[in-house]
Amino acid sequence: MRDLDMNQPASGGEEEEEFPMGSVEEDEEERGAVASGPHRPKKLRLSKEQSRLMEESFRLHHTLTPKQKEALAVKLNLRPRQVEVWFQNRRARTKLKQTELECEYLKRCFGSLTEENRRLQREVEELRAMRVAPPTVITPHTRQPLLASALTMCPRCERITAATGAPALRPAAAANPFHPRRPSAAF
DNA sequence: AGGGTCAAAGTGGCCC
DNA sequence: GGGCCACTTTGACCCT
Repeated sequence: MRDLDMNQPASGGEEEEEFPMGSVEEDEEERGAVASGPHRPKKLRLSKEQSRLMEESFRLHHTLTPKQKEALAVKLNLRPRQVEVWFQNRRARTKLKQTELECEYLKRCFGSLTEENRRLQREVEELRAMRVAPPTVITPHTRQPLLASALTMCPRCERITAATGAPALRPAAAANPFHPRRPSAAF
């Protein structure tokens, strides 16, 4: 039933028939029951073969010249207007699909950017926290945390000492065997 | 039966 | 003025 060719143009050969989708007799019978308006013909459905050929043509070119339109209409036994409408709607469907794809892509972009933004915000928070708490060191003598800013270095022996004068830390450079050693208790 | 979906076709505006 | 596009209407069909 679906593939019945109900798309024959009305007899008479005139391009713009008032009821292009069926004979006048059919319209007389069905008009009142189906159509919303008194002069609205039943809507056609292209056959599978017609749709296939239209698609084939659409793959080759998305728009038709008047000659191509005419030729396709003849080939499919449709009116040129129907071919034109089909191509218009087909272009609209293509565009809609493309827009939907772009929409999905942008949604994914938004998602990953939101995630990266969250990650960077966390990083900023961590860096801020590190700056707020001043760096401290544990002195070997008192075993208490001491502000790093309170440390000074002895210009002579290059030992790091607390501002109080007591030696606090030995820098890595102090491990240098060439660094002058304190006289040992044995000497 | 009726609600949803799809596609054919109508309409009006814009552009060349 | 014809062709195209965006938007809308409407009929056919499908599913529950």
